[in-house]
Amino acid sequence: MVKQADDFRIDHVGWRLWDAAAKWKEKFAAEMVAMGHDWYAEARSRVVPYVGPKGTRQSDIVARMGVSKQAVQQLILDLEESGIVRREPDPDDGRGKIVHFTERGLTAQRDSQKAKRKVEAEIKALLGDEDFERLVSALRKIGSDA
Amino acid sequence: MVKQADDFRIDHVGWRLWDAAAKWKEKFAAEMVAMGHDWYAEARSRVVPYVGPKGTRQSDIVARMGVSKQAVQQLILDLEESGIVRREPDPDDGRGKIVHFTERGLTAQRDSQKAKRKVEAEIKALLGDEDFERLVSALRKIGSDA
DNA sequence: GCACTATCGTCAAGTAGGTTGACTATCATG
DNA sequence: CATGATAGTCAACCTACTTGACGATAGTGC
Repeated sequence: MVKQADDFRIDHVGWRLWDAAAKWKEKFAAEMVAMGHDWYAEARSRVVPYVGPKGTRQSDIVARMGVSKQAVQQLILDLEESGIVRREPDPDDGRGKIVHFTERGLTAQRDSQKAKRKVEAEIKALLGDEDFERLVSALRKIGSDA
Repeated sequence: MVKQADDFRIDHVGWRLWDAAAKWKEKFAAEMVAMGHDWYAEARSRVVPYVGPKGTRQSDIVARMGVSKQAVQQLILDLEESGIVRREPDPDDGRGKIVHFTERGLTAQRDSQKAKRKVEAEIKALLGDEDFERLVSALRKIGSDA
């Protein structure tokens, strides 16, 4: 038996922020899975936004993602094994490798844009356009860049 | 060389939510560490909000935290080892155990309230009272309960 | 042209924070 | 009072990272 009236001190902005973020992620992953990209529930999907249309150097991905190069490499290797990206030697730097999307990867990437817009639209519908804009602007103020 | 103009598609509500939540957590943990509760940067701190002033049954903590009982137990065991909580057999149920704060735990818990209010105040100052309330209300709508 | 140092990707091992499965002790029910 | 559910525990495993060491290539000062 769990008494609800007990006030468990978890209803503060911090928790609300985290909870809303979790909800977003959950909805987004559900959309992606529904479109057949099961692996979007896993960590390797974190790499996708950092791969540009003309390919991106592995080291640039590392620089942006904010995790160790070894971690990034593991994620990229997983994506490669699943045929989502392929890697080619950098013609301009014998040490470097460039990460490209395969066709499958491009599809996933386009679908992720769709999913993003869909979830965003859901939230906009929930809040109304004005409150949505206010939310984003408040979040911007709280977050890293301006 | 990292070109910034490339649009890496990470500036959407979902990312903003996550980023703001991360910022909150970071500030909060920093406050706690500053007050001498280093372990608040670790996972075991997640248990603290679920321990009531008169002790809470381990199984109730499990029910609320939304992770496996084995995971919860590990966290509680860590807290016990560090002298933050102690466990006693439940007088009403021979199977159960009740988790209580030690003095050290109570101090940490009170300090966590202080830290929470301090970070909240920072955000309020940043946004202004009205926008702060709007933010919380929007987050509530997006999140789990109403 | 050459030593020196930094960077790129890789191999390996370790860690944090979980998971699932199996088991014992106790409780609640018909 | 047999049967099934629940509370806690022990153990093995998994994911998503980390740090350390290393070879190959690149850029730099001299």
